[in-house]
Amino acid sequence: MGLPKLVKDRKSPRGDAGQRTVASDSICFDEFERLVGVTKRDLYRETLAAHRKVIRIKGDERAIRNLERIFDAALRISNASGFQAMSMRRLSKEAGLSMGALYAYFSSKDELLTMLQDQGRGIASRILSDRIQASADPLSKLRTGVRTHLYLTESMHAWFFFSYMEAKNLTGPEREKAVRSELQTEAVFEEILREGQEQGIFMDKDRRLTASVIKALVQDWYLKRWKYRQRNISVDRYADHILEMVENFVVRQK
Amino acid sequence: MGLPKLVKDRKSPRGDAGQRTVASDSICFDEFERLVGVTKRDLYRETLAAHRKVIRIKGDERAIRNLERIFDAALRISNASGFQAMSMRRLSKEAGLSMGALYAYFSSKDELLTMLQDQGRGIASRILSDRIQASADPLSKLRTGVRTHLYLTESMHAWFFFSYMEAKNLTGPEREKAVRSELQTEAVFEEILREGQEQGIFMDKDRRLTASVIKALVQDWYLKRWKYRQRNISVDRYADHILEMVENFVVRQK
DNA sequence: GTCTATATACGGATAGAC
DNA sequence: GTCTATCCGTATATAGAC
Repeated sequence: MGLPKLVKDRKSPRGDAGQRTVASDSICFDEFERLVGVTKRDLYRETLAAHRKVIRIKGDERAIRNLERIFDAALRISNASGFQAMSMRRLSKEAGLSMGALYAYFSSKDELLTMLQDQGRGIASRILSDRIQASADPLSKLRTGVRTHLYLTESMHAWFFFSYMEAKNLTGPEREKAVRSELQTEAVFEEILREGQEQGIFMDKDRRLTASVIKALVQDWYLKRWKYRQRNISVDRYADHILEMVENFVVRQK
Repeated sequence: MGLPKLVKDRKSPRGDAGQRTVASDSICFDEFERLVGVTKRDLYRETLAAHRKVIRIKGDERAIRNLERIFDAALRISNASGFQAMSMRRLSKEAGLSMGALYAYFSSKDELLTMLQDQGRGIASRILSDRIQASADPLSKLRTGVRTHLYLTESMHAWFFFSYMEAKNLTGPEREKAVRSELQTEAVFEEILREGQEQGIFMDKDRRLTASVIKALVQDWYLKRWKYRQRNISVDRYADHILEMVENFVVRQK
């Protein structure tokens, strides 16, 4: 779609940052950010493109700037006290636009919810798939998959948190999209495990259940971010820890 | 506290139910339910006792019966679409009481939230601690801890789900209580790991991080219950799977 | 104790001036 | 394009009958 290529270059030589014990074939978060660069502007540009017809603003620049204000404020308020509890008055205040101006960017609070939900999905799953496919063997796919997912949630934390917490309040097609997205990410890990088992590199554990568990571990990172931050656990440290655990469990020992 | 002793008897001989690979020293869910029997009535009786002064109902029996209706309906509606989105009108309808009658059991919607939040905490942490302390060595404490937590979330699923999802919308002392409770459960697992390391049974992994990860795995069971149910994964199967993974990671091999 | 009816406020959304 | 002022529905909470 009309998005600048986000995954610019797929390999970096990397001299390891130090105490890493596992998965030394993978990049660390700093490199990820430099390389992939999921910028807000890219996100908002894509959102604008997707909803061009309902947004009654002519110039792209102004539209993107205001979308950024609106969405940032909406995610901030919602993540602190729930989307339902967020009043449009407060949103208008914190976004720095009047009520009337707000409604030039969506036609109802419900549509705003849809826009927020849709926002990150495409970009996140695209980056994940791209980076996994760029890896050669199942083990490095596993490592890249876990790390990339963690790094994505770090770059787009507010969106992932919102997306998770508000999912259960969705109805109809929006709910289905959310469920499908959840299952699809899981399927990505399941497929990696299948490949590994086929090649005899991984042990014959229940693939689907193992994939669910991997997803749970990855999700905990953004669900309990306050806790990990308080304890000064970096995303790389967390990645190392859960990868060690997962590899212990699935990789066949020589 | 004024609650009938819930953990009646700590041991059952048990002849294993079959394909269990790990943790065969622990009871299964059916036995747990029979043994521990966290009944709704116990829960509501305790809630009533804790809020006796604000509840303007004389007889205990009637009060408990109505509390049960109210709370069941409140959890059902909230877990489907959020506490904030639940109107008192709808609650009154689904609980089978009029608006006026509802307000005899609490003085505001906010107080209802507090009551719901408080409800399960005491009972859950008490059962968890009791059963862990009844185990002898660190390994069986670990197994019992994980299983008991999973079984508790199975018996009181609606409450655990509600408690998790609405926690972020709390403010002031209620929020603090929720955070403390989360950290306290984690500390229980951390302590088990410490004991195990001290005795040389467990490996020297980061205890706190490992405890966090164990908690994440346990929580996923009730957060994604729809998914596991759809796939016919029983709580015992899930318990076996994550215990195998955790033990692989922490138990020192002979 | 429980009901129906209602007071009062706040929510989302829009009209019309600039 | 953005603002202010306002419409109107629905929310919480309570008063008063039975």
